[in-house]
Amino acid sequence: MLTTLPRAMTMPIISDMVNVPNTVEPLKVACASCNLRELCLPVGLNAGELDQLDGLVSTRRTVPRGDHLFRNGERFQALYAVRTGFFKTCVGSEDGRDQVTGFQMAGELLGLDGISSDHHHCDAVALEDSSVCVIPYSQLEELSREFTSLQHSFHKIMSREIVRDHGVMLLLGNMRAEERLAAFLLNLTQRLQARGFSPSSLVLRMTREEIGSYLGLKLETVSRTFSKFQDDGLMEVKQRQLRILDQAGLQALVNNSRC
Amino acid sequence: MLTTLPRAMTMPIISDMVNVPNTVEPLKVACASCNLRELCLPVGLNAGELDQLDGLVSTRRTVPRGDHLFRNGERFQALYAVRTGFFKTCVGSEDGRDQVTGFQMAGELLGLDGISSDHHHCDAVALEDSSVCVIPYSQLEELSREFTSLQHSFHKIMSREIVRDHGVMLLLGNMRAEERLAAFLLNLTQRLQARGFSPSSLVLRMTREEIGSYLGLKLETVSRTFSKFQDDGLMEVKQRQLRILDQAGLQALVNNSRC
DNA sequence: CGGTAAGTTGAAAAATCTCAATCACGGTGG
DNA sequence: CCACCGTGATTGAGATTTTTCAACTTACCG
Repeated sequence: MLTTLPRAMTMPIISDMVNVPNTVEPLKVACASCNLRELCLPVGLNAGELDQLDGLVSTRRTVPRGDHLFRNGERFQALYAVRTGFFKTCVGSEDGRDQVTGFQMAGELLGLDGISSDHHHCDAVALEDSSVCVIPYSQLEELSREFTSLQHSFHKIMSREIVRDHGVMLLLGNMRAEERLAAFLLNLTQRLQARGFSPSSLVLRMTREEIGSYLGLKLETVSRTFSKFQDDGLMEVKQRQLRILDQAGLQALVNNSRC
Repeated sequence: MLTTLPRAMTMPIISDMVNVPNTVEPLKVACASCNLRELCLPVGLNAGELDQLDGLVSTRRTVPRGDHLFRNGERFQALYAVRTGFFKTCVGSEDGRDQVTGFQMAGELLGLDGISSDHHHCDAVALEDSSVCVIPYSQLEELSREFTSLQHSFHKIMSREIVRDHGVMLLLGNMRAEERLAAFLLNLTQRLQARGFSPSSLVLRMTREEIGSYLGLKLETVSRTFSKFQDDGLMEVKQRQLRILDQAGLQALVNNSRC
């Protein structure tokens, strides 16, 4: 599995490091030496198995900002592991409704919905210039019949997506605007932190409208809630630049149902 | 895979047949002759493979109404295929929020969320006296390494759950109360119809509160919306007994975003 | 029967959306 | 190099939807 190393991931974690666009030269590496390997598919594989997986994942693809990685209705042939960059996935209904179902960053898998019917059920759009590892699905199935650990980690990844989706349902079904946004921000910073970025300072890759679509809110509500969080001293927002000032305060918002 | 044949499923489809509780004697049959086999795990398996699967799924379990099939936090060891009856699954957050994430009927699989961490991430509760086939997960993994078709149909089922969840997100994020309830009813009747029940007449197995939890609405809103649908001539409701009078009208509600 | 859980309905409150005006910023072309 | 343009973001005010609280009815179960 080829990948680049975002500069930040080769550096020690420093407190105010920000997820600025990656400017280093892309550097090809195999799954075995990929810095994302603890986040991506090959969790728990031994050296020999990793080698085999490398053979499988031999192509990569770059996706410029704004381009589709795949579209709803297209034939499903491969999964994609994000190497660098940032994606959104969204489903639409016949009548033009549109719902962002997730945001994916380095090490996360795209395309699992396509397995169900050999066709993709959502659009995947790059929110910044991105690159992905292409994982041909039929070969992945084949290989996962040989290696128990690969089979197991693939199943876990699918199951984890289901668990994640249930969490989003809880958010959409039970939480009010402030709680949704707080939960969203905490989730985002946690995932960035797991990738070596600052837990407090980040650049949003998506618009207010996309955040709103994900959270079931209108963009104005998202904007207003950001402003309120700022007034309350929970964070600083300036356009897409964001700094968390009181993580515990956000967490408290999420936890306290309605008291 | 042992199963019973609900009386309704052995009868021709008649227009006003209702999903009344099953009162026939349970009758043990194997996956190979299970009436649910087109809905359940063994889709696309040949005779020999079905025999093997039968060996794997040798135990069943009955779950009285109100009892848990499994609980959030319990160790995950098996998947469950609903043979007869009706379940809900729900996730809860630390602070006592509760969200129904799905309703499962005959032929549908429960427990996929448990694979991610070897522990269940939701509660599964029987909404009527039910019975399930127990599918030990480790044995399923083993067998699906041997049979491509089993592996494939298992992956499809997981993927289908992801697609379903994304549909619920669309519903929760984009639709208003009437649209949500209409979409819910159409989904329910469609699934019942696929099982040989009437598409127009049904008995709700869940309370207004459970419907509301699933749809992100309060029980009063569900009740009011039912009443409105009745006033509009779309359906007749009397407690849990429900008759669809204008399926196209419900469909139109779902389709017309906001015009 | 009687008690309890579930369901219905009304009226007021709250949250969110809609519409509209304005502001900020990045990129482009004169 | 700077003015201009367009997209995205902010903010306000009023409209709408949904929730909340409360009273009351109905059905079910022992």
